[in-house]
Amino acid sequence: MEAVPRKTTIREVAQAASVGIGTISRVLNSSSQVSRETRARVLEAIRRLGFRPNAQARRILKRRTEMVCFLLSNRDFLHPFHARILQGVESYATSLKQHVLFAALHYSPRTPPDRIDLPPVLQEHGLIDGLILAGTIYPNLLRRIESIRMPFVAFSNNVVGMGEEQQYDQVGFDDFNGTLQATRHLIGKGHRQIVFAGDISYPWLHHRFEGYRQGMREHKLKPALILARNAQSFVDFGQKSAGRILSRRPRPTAVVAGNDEIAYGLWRSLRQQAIKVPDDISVVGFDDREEALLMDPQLSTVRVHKEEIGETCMKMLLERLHHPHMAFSQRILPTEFVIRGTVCHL
Amino acid sequence: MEAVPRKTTIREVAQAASVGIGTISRVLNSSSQVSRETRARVLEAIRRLGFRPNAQARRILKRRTEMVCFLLSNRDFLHPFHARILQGVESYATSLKQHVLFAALHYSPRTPPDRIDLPPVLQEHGLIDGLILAGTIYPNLLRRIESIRMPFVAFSNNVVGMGEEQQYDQVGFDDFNGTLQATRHLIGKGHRQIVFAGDISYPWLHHRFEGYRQGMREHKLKPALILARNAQSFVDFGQKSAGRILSRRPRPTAVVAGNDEIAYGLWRSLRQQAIKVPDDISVVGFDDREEALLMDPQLSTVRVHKEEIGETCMKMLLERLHHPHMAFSQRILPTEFVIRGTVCHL
DNA sequence: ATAGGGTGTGGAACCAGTTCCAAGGGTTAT
DNA sequence: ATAACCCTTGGAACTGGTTCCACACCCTAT
Repeated sequence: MEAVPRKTTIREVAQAASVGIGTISRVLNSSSQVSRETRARVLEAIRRLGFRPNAQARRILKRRTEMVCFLLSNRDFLHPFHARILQGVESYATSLKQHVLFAALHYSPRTPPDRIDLPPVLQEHGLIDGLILAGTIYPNLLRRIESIRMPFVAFSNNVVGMGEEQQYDQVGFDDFNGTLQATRHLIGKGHRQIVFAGDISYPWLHHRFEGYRQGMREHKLKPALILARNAQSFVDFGQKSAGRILSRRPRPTAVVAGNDEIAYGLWRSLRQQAIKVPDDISVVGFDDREEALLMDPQLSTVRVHKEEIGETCMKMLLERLHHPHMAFSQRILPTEFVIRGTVCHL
Repeated sequence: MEAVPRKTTIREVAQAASVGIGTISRVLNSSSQVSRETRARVLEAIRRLGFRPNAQARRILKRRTEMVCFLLSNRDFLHPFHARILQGVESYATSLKQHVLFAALHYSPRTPPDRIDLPPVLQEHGLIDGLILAGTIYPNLLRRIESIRMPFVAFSNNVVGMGEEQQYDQVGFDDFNGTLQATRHLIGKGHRQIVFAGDISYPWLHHRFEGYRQGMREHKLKPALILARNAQSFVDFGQKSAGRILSRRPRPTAVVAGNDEIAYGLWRSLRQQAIKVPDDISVVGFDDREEALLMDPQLSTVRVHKEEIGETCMKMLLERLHHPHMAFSQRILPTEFVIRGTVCHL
């Protein structure tokens, strides 16, 4: 590997501006103890020499890298949902001159914590200050991160199997109230036979199911859960659940889908059977993903503010870095029901 | 901000193992000049003290950060297409113990190069070794990056207005041959009245149009370009182009859409008018995005290997870093026509 | 005239690694 | 016995910033 040409250093700048190296440092860090004329002379020298300070050297002393890692776990690819969380992290981070490293990790929930093979960023120290965990998070990963004492914030909706003890910082959105609102909306439109379609072995779908149950209970309606066997994907789940929904008696007039992909699959399958949405049956989704707008009519669904989740994660991580001994906190961001075209008035 | 606890240093390890600091460094870098017993004693001390070397300190001397930046320009959000390129970059980078920083940038093509406000990563030096440019790339951005002498590789399909001089490294995929293959496929299935739908003011759509033209020319068929006015998005463009396609005489039997979103909009609009795809009219797309699989029947389209683009960008950037004076290179990755359900045999 | 205070500045020491040279010790060749 | 050589090893010097202490200088108060 060829040598990288040496760059200008503060010593050279100091010489060029006829000042000491300390003064250069003071100008760079805009600590005010520099006279106007000296500052001007230094800035001129910096400009003339094209000097850009070396970030590495500063960090040794500061013991801060101003860099955080966005770690995406167990996702085959960077779904739009997580991509937008990442963008939220990035834009907020950039506004505070923090940098965001992107890394992916694949691990099994059954691997013992100390045998999880972390990405290289987490193996050295002094590379990042903290971590934002996204993707599916199992307890063994949390244990592992704790063992290397890396401060972190978890996107909590995809945390699996952690019980109720919350010994870490987390940011999530409100699954429960999302479907609760959606269910209330359907009831308000006169629907009574409302079913929920989704695989509630996923904790987040379970929370959504609970919101739906609560909505039904409020009006003394009987909740019903529709499952599909051997679904290959959420879209497939939606398609496969169509038959089960249509064969129920009395026939449901509305479906609360566990997410937009299920709603999409359901919609497609209904359309093939010449059942009209919303005239014959109403459908609502959850997440407000791209699919919601691609449907025809567009899907009424629960909006999740993905960028805001990212921003909040970053904000909370920075607080943690500034106050390592602060109590752990948990933030649940509100969700919002978006009325589009897939719900009819009975 | 509270102080970060001091970590173990090589000097402490050296003391614990009763050797000199040089020896610790030699063990860490597995340069062979260390006797077996000494190495064992050092490794034992490292383990006992839980020593992890500080990445920052090493980098000052090595003048390499083993970090690259993926810079996404002028995108409102991280589309699945670019998200997958990023994943390709990340997975290849990780396998070589390189790190990937994610940053976004919004700029106008009319801003003078020296007034483009680069993200913080590019303002300091010693933070990253090189850059991968994705998103829409205008000449002023390229000039700006060149001016700070940061080695870079550009994802070339979205480069706008650069003429033919290629004074930088680039990786792209083959727009021209993609539609050429798609067009040949349609002709092979007996289609003769084939139109192209897309806004060719985008350079990449123009290249696709040229591929279509070439395919038509090979069989002495007359090409036709369908445009739509005031389209809000590609999907909208597809929807609006449906009317213009159907009103042509003789009526086209097949449409080459500039991308999958246009194909999706077109499909949706045709369906609303009870025109069947592919029975009444065949449609092919380009990109093989998620939408292609959400259509019914699934869209025949041109597949682009997005992860491979990312991997190739990373590979090329590393070559550039190892050989700064190497001639610039340009790689065009092949595309591949995927047969699904939207083309019928005439 | 002298003491006291604040401001501005220079530069040694420092951070946590790497590099390189000198030197110790053992082995083999003359 | 001496020279020549190789293998290990220690540690000073170095990288490029930040920090902090000492000190010069000016202004005001006694």
